[in-house]
Amino acid sequence: MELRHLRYFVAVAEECHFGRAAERLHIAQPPLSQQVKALEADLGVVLLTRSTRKVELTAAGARYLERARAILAAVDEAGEEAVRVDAGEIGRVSIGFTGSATYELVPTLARVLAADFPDVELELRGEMLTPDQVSALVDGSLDIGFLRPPARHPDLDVRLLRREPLIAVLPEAHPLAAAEAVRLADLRDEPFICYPSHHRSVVYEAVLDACQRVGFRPSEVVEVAETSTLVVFVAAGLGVALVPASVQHLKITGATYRPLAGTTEEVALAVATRAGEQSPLVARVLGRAEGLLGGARPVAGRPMRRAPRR
Amino acid sequence: MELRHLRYFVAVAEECHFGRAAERLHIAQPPLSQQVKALEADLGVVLLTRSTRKVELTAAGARYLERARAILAAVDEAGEEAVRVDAGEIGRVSIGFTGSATYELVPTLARVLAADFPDVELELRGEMLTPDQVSALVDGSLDIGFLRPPARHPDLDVRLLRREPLIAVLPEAHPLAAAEAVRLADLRDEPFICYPSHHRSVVYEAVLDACQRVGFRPSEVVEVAETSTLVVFVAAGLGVALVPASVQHLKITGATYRPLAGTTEEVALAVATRAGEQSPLVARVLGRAEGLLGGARPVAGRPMRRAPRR
DNA sequence: CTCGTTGATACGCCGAACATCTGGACGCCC
DNA sequence: GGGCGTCCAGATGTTCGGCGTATCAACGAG
Repeated sequence: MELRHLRYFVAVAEECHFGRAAERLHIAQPPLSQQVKALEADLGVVLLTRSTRKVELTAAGARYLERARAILAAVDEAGEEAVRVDAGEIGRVSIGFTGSATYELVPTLARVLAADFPDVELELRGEMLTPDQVSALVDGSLDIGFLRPPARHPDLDVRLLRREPLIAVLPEAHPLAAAEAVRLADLRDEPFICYPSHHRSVVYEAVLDACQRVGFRPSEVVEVAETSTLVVFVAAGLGVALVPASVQHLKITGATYRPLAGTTEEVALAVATRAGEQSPLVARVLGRAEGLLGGARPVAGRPMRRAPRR
Repeated sequence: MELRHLRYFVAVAEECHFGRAAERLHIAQPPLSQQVKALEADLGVVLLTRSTRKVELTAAGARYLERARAILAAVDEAGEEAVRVDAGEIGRVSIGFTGSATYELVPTLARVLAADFPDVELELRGEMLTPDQVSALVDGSLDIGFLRPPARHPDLDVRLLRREPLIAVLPEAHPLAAAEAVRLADLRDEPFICYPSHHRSVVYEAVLDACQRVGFRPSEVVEVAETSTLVVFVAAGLGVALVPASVQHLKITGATYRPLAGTTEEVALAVATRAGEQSPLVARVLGRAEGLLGGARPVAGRPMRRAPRR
């Protein structure tokens, strides 16, 4: 059974005439008769009643005609679809976001990408820590990851997007919230809300480094998994926190953001893809995303921060 | 593009290995490589990334794989379906009923056929006069017709199912309804409810014949198109009527049925199909229907009743 | 560095699909 | 009613392409 049999049968069924059908197919009439007969023999069903004067479909032939048409159309469609997938016009892209960038990037990217690539299915996964994104990228469940470097893995390409300073999140009622900026050392005795330490959060490490640099280590520490939860905890007066500056796009009543005076601690935001990623769809989405955030540049051989401890 | 290409591609995609796929397809490896390559060339899309160590699908290939699987499954299904249609297991049968048999036959047949042929779609059309059924049978919009003979047409097979006497329909309050049976002559001066004369109703002709045989012609005649309307009109006291005996299965409050004393006027019920009907589905449905109604016998060359007058 | 594995290429062969020719059946027209 | 045209099916020769065998090139493993 080959598509040729279906094409020939459809032509005969539509013309109800072997001669005209053969002409339409640009073949002679005898082979057409042969192939249709072969099709019937293969199916074990008579599809056409032939007489020298007229050709007409049997009930089974009529049903088979509809199916055959659908199959031939499906073959064409499948080919065209493959071309479109290859051109990056349709498909599916899975994008992960680090927690502290979730609330700034996701809404913006979702809106822009949905507008630019209406036939591309987007899977946006927020609140993913760097190690989770790395393994998801490697195993293919993620195509693009916006993460906090370092993320050095032989199978990944990582490109730096920007650096941003750490800022303080304070309850609005907190005395230090009255000032324009706060000095980190003044937070020495405050309880801290942090990202979970055991998941290798890069921001968690950066916060500890910053504190250590001004000579203290946060005493009471509450760990929360999500950025929104962290800010809500601060708003509830449970403590203070240090977060990347872009988190201030997340406005929660009762919490306020203040720059850190005299502290230069920064965290980076990078975008990672599989090395040798050839998908034109990923390339297009990536190009659009980087356009939004300012040009990205490849991460140099030297890591920007030392690898996480533990 | 042939199904072979799809089959080969699916095998390679599932095995991710040209050698094993070739083995599964019972061909050698080189032609498999050739055909897959030809498929890609035809589509203009690379479906597989090959290296000497591993074969994997591109994004376009993954999508095409799904489509190809669906197409191959559809080809098989279409073949199986054609066999089932040919065997009469699935399909569609259109059955017409003469008005006076509608209310007895339709419920019974619908129940029995639906139970015996669950995958056969039934179109049951009641209240069809003989000429309508004949033309519908000839033009193919009807497959089986339960009609009142005569229905002589070169393209039709007509088989007699049974004969039934005419009986009277009277308003319950009518004086003659008190008797066990009525004499037709006693209805001489009653208004008659009849089937429409201008549509060549066989029952209409039989009623007029019966009246004429006892020496009168109904004076006031109301014509109605449907049997149920006819009985309702009688129940409403608008007149009396003669109908085939099987109509008494239609019970309407206010109307009562009485046999005709001393009158032997009968009408026949026959089943008609296209001559040379080869559909096994029609044959099966017909066999089941005739089994219900007692064996049918072919109508003899001589018509059972003379052709209807104009 | 060598060997084994794997996909791609080269080439000859056989089969299948196709074209030409022919036959037989059915309508149509004169 | 007989001749003629139309149309599908069968027979035969030819050509094209898919397949198998042999071989090569690339990459990994030991």
